[in-house]
Amino acid sequence: MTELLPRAKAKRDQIRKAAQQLFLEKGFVSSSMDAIAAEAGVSKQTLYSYYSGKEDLLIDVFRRIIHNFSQEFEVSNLTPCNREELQEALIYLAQKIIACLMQTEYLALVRLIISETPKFPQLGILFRSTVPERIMQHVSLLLEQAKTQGVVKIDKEEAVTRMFVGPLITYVLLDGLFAAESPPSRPNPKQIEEIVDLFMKTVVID
Amino acid sequence: MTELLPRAKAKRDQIRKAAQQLFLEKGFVSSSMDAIAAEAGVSKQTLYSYYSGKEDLLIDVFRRIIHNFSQEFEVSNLTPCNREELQEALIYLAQKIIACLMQTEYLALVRLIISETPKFPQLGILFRSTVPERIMQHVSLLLEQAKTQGVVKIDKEEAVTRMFVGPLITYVLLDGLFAAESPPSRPNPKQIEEIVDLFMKTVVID
DNA sequence: ATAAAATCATACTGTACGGTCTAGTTTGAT
DNA sequence: ATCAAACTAGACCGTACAGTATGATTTTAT
Repeated sequence: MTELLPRAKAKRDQIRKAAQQLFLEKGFVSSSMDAIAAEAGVSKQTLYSYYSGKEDLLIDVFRRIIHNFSQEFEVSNLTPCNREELQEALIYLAQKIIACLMQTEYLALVRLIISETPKFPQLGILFRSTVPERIMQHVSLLLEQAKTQGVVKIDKEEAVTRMFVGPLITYVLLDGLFAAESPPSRPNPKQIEEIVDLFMKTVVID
Repeated sequence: MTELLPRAKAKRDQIRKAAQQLFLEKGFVSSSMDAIAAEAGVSKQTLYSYYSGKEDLLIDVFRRIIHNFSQEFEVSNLTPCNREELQEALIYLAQKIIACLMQTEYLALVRLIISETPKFPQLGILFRSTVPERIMQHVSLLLEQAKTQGVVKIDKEEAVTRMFVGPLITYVLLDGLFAAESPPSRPNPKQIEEIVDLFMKTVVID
């Protein structure tokens, strides 16, 4: 039994991995338990010995993805001391956000959440409290640092954050979620820089 | 046969209406043709005499909704002559966008599109080319008018439009699509004004 | 009135799925 | 070697669904 847990965990991983692939590729409803078991190279019986049912599997797949994302998007703590440094940091951050959110896999995840949230509200809640929250924190932190350095002046913290993230999200929504191309067409660096340039005007002391 | 077409059209409407309600309420996959027929108060046979199948029905439902939206969101052609008038117009427009996009019915539609676009790309294409396009046009037009009046200065038309729409979209995404509450929590007027205030900075000649 | 078209109610077919069950096989600790 | 736990393959059950078929009933045009 000492060897049991690790092995069991490996099988569980194997199953979750297969489920994740199918869920993201074909959606929740259109992924059958048979297909998941086959993809995992595991019998259906085993599948059901690790998971009580399809929803259970969905939640677990989900938690893991979120968890991975959180690690991937770790907080970088830099303090811009002037206008140029802030702009540079913002461009970097904007590119990182786009690069992350415009991944095919990530878009599939968002599709899954949006379509299943009415049925499983916990999905949306869990997601919101991690990914967008984390991104917002990033932006807020950076701006906070700039503020204490006297680089910018900020009244309405929340609105300002939305002014930064929002325009970027338009790309995710229009080119990522409302289009079927895979990979999606991504904004080029110039477009991102334009957004940042405009954003700077909302925030910089003149 | 002179009477036939109108009556037929009425039945078709009746069916489409029922399908629309169910699709938006329960999603495409989870709405059965039996349920649609029942909801329409029509036999299944009749349903299939008007529509060749479920997908056909989806496309038609969809076209109609888009069409209605286009009419609902007709273009208003006003020309702001100074800063205050522009701000006022922008606030009005922002509120209109939020009020429209945050309708429960509209959110359900967007959910449907996002989840079915990988399977039916035409949905996303049709939607993109109407609703977001229309909204963008609205914004662009208003800014264009302000520009010719010398109220604002605009270099990067597209980016500026995204700066206006993007922040508003964050509410739609976070509170509308990632949450299950119905109706969704909507931004209050003050929040919208803050966005517009910030936006004005990106665009106004100082 | 009557015939043709439209509609209805309902049964049916074939398929797919979630989940359970059975029976045989492998694995690993002792 | 042995025994229990873990696993496999696949049959099986009940349900649900898209779509078809049938035969009776209503509507409409003439």
